[in-house]
Amino acid sequence: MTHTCHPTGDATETLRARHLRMTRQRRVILEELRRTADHPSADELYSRVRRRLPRISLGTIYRNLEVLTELGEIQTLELCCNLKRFDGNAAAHYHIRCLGCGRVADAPTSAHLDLETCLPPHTDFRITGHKLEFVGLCPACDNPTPRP
Amino acid sequence: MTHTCHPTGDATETLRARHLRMTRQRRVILEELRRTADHPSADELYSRVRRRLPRISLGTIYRNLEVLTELGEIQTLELCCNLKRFDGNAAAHYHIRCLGCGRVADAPTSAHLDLETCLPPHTDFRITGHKLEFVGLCPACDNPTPRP
DNA sequence: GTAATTGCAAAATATTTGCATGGGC
DNA sequence: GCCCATGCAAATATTTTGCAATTAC
Repeated sequence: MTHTCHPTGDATETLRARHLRMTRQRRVILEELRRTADHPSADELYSRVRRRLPRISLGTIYRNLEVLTELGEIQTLELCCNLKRFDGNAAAHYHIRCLGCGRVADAPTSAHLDLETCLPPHTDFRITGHKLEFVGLCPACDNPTPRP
Repeated sequence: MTHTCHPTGDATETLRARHLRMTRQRRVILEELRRTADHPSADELYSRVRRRLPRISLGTIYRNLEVLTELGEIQTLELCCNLKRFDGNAAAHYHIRCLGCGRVADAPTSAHLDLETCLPPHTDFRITGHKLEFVGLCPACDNPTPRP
């Protein structure tokens, strides 16, 4: 799965349709998120955005991440522990988390499986989807360089 | 998958092997967690345990949930949002979360699939496992009773 | 001009930790 | 008696929110 970097202009249209506005803050947040594939937390993104907009507040980061997720421009990863992470690529794909350093990377499969059908669980819920995250070790944590 | 309610005596042996002790607080926490299948949060469990041990502190709840998870007596569910939930059944099985009310239920499958093999993702990580959670609607949220 | 958005600060939520005291073995 | 565990309170971490000022359209 290629990480298609949508220009933020696409988002402008989506926003306009909902009577929302493309502010400078919103544009920079989206640009910084789409520039990287490392799934930053809100605080990490805040640091990066602040290099370009030093007066931006963390509240603005959170508010925009929520709006952009609702609009389907980005996705919010909640499969983890206490810290949400964000992905500038809103297309469905899986992720893998390193047990050593906590890093999150894309782990796309050839197909997004219909697990709720092919792995029918025993439940009285009506199943509408699933969340899947792989766990493992990233190359650096798997082969640590010995300290001299 | 039947929720086998291990007596807490089993845990006592596990604790002893690590030079840890079966305190009254630890026993009640474990009993309350194994008595239910509703995967309470730390705070919900705190409420229940407090009925029997009114002077217990929330810190004790958290410390014991961590110890019991490390010992493999319970499991901590972190696939969700901001709130960890705990399961008195430490055996591998999947869960389902209701999109309406947030309730978490067991959703065991006939087999715990080897997803990391049968759904090989494109990644340079060494995959060791996966976390899978189903999402859907519980019977109550799927067929809401209309208000009079 | 109007309404969405921001910055700031305070609040809310969830969890962890320091430390003197208590209790299991 | 030793040392693990607890209660209490304060600290930490993450996210949300109220509100007056600002800005996109």
